[in-house]
Amino acid sequence: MELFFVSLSETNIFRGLTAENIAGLMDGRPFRTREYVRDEYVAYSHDVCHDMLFVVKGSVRGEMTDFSGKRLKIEDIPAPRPLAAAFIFGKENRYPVDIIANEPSTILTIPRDVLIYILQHSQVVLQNYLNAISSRTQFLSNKIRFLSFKTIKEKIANYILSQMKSNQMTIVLDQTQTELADFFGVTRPSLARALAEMQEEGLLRAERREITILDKEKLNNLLNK
Amino acid sequence: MELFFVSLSETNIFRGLTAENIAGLMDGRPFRTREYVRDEYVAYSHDVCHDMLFVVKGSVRGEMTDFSGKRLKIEDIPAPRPLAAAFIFGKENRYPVDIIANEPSTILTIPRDVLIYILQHSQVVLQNYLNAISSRTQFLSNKIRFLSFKTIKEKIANYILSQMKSNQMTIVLDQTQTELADFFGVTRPSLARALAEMQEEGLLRAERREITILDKEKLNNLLNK
DNA sequence: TCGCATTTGTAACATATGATACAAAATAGC
DNA sequence: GCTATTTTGTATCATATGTTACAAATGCGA
Repeated sequence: MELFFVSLSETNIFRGLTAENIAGLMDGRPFRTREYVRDEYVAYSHDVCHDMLFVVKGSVRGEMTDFSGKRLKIEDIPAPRPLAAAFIFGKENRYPVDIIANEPSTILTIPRDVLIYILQHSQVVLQNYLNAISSRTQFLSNKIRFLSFKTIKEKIANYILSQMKSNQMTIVLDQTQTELADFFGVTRPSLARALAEMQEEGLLRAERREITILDKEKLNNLLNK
Repeated sequence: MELFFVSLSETNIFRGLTAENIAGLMDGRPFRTREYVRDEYVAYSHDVCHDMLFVVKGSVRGEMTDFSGKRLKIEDIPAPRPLAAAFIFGKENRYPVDIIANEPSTILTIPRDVLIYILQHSQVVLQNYLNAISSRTQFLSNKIRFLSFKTIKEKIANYILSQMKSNQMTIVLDQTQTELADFFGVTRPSLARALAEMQEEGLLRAERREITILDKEKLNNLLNK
């Protein structure tokens, strides 16, 4: 059995299939593997994305050129992982970044037609694929919802109200204030100050990791502008 | 031909198929339609989403209950449109909002299994479906990228650098400062002040709708922290 | 062309947050 | 139980942005 089928079977897209299953599915369909040397370009930003790519050996990175020509690394992608799940369909099916090999690496390329064939002939792969992009959508939606709270007090109100279990008025943080501040994307003293002010205003009582909700109504009003 | 197949053929998911095609695809598969009266609940927030829903007649709204019990309308969804494309797969396959009929409406419900069957037997629907969720992912990614610029100057730098056509150093805004400020989510005087300061710093020249880039390098540095 | 409405520039002040610093309190390791 | 480290509370100052107000510049319709 080719080693890259084993590698594929370890990706989230082909999970649940054996290397033999995958070989059977792809049998007679066009796909190719290619070795890249260190720093070789696998794909170029803005190119139309016709194929699904898998890193089956080595690792690659996403890199972009900013407006002034400077290079910025975006992400490292080690084998075994799919590369273009989100770019191959949709209105703007172009690579958003350059893809460059970090080390000698093997990329397996599956044309879009073949991917569609596979999705139509393996329920497991279809479900995996749909789950992968749907999870990503849900992740991004949550992130945007979270980013929509502008002030630290709004973030705090949203956080403690969503942590609250069944009208239990006291919650205990499972992370330090430093970690929470980091999660909120604010500085630690600013978080502590916001908590102190909210206590001053009678919304809650905060002592170290224990927060008691005193005025749920007012807390909530912070969230609806 | 049932009217709801005609309605389905007008949705982005079934676009490209005729009502007859769709009827053929669904023939013998379980699905159901149901009428809802005004203000009747179609689905409840947090319920697990097992089915794909289509509004084939009337209109529904997404509504959520905030932490204090207040009701908030999120979105109106008129026929003909799919409802749950993004919630039916993925880790958290639950409705994020309540779905409530605005008026007497008809909802067509396709169980997930049947949806998968359809995706595997119609290449058109599969591609439509993948395009729909991929476009949404791309849209959300762009939105997050935009939100990641924190200061007004960063937003301005990003905006004018991306508007710049082929090293043309002058760009002319196609909207008023008020509209641009609104697009950035900031106030108009703050935008004007930021522009004035950037001019002071020698980055650009701004007079009314005409902006001339004077120091592309420094503008760009604003974007890479 | 005149007069009014819109757009733009700018100023003064208020607020939210970041940066930095330091001490008190809690915790962990020995 | 003692000490060193981490965590928390707080203060001061700087900066970015919002809020409000008003005047100058522009554009538009009669």
